Amino acid sequence: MNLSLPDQNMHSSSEGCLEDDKPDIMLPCFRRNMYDEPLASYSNGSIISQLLRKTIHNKRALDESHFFLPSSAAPDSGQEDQSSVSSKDSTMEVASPGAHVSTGGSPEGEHPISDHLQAKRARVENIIRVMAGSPNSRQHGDSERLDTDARDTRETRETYRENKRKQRLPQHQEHSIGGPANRRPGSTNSDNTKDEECHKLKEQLHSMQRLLRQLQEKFLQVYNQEDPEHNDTQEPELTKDRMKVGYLVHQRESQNLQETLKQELSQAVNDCVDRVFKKVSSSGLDLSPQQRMCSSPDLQINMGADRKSQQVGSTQEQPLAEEAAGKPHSLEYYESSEAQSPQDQTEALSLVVRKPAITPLSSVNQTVKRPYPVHQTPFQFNYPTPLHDSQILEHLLKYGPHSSFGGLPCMPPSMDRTSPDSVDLPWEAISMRAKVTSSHLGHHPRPSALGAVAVDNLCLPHVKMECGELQSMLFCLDANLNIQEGLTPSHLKKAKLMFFYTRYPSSNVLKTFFPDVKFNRCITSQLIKWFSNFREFYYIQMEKFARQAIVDGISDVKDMTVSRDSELFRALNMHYNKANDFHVPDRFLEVAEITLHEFYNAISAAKDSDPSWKKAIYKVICKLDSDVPDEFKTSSYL
DNA sequence: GGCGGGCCTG
DNA sequence: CAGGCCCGCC
Repeated sequence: MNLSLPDQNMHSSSEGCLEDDKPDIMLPCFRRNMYDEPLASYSNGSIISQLLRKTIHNKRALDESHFFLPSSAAPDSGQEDQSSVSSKDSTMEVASPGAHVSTGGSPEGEHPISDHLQAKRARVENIIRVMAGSPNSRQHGDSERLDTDARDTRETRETYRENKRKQRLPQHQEHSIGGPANRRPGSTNSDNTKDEECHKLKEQLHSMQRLLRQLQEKFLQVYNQEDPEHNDTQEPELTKDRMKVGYLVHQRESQNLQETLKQELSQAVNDCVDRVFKKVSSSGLDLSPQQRMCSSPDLQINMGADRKSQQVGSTQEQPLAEEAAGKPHSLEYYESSEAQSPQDQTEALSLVVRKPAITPLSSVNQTVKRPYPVHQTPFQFNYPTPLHDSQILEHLLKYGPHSSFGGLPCMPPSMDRTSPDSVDLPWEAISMRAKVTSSHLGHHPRPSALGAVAVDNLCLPHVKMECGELQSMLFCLDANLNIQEGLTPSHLKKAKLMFFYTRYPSSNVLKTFFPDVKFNRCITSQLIKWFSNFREFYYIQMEKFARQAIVDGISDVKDMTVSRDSELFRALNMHYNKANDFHVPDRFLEVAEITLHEFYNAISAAKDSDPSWKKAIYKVICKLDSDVPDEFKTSSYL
């Protein structure tokens, strides 16, 4: 099965060679201007809600640009600020600093700020941003291009994703609910009463609630541990940034922040669960036959599942599962409300997974994307009866949200993705193992399904949506908790796949697309070295095949093409995509062909007598880099 | 001098 | 793929 990323009709972004043309591509957590909010704004506000609001309703940043610190007008941030004005699409990260509605805090920019707290906040920002999967968090900051080119590719991409989604569906269903047989109407749930359903739901939601609390504690624990790192000098990039702003540690404010965060998180979770209960109660679990069909007595919290036939191209009109969910207004409320008031913040969690339907692109991407690809389905609660809290908690805290529940006895053996090596490992150690395991299982990137919540094929969409929110929170916590110290085989695989898009990634691109990597000089060098090696192999192949073509008497470059059947492509694919589980973008074939032609022409012209004859070719090829799909930004793509 | 890229080698 | 080396650039 060839699951594929969208064949972007890439722009010639010329990364690497023309890095100077691009603004800094920093994750929000590295962005200075993301920190430029005084803690005061949190003191009596809803932090998470504000963060979410910032992310989701960034558009409104226009009205609150005064929140930016004047001193934060670094070249890049300045540009972004402007882009937030000029491009309604490119505001996801741009507008964050000022997009929240202060709930009584004084205007920003006037007070000294505790930078370490800002950094913390920035991490949260980052989480939110990753979750939001901003389609416009492009590295280029070229609002014009974002408004034109990117938009031009939207339809293609969306259509593509839709197509791919359809292709994947059967397989997905297999994964998520154990095969088509289980979805026969009435095959499993015909005997269940509403009460039972409701009871199970409640049990599981309570489990989720408890789980969230645990994660929250975990999160805050890690959060607290971050402080010492602020003086860490082994992270040049970060340290430099931190030093730039100066680290004035205000313990008291830190405590306040933590408490507020904690409170906020609890409240958000509670609200979320409450809403679910409310909906469950109000709906009476009156399932339609169709719903029953896809329903099993268990609560399928298949959070990473594909969204089935959600009008991908028009999600702004039909935000996510709203219809199916029978949600009166909440989604729409968050997605379209331009005049949302601060009081709405208790519902902020919803915003994480459903972003505003400002434009078709943002709408689509925002609603579809999640930090983790579906094939990871960190939560595959697919069990005949509700798991006990202890089971859920144990599993999640043990293996992390990346793992499925395949290791549980109630899961079919075929679903078991984590065993047999799912031995006792600390939380922090799990994600890496899980990722490695995942990557070795031949799972594919599924960009269009990035953590998207299954809708149509789920019996209780509204419930699932809520669970999706919870899962999103877990993802986001997980992303924060699983910063890698080093690079893993999974990262290598991801890098290779990225090579299909970019041959010359800048260090900023690398940082952007390896958000779970704790970057330092060594890591950066290693990543760069990887791509250097990739290029080396790539060019060697090109030269080899070009020379072979000449030997074979090919007289016209036009006679040399690179298709998926080409021997050259197979060689490359074998190298970068050994498992062949990634659909190589067409653009890569084009670039390969161009490269081959370049070599052919150069050799034909006897330019290879010049020791540096390849440099001219490199110069051409480096301009053919594409944007790496945002899906690669997830911390655990593979 | 630091850094990134390329080349060569194992 | 990593390490060592060289080179050019800032």
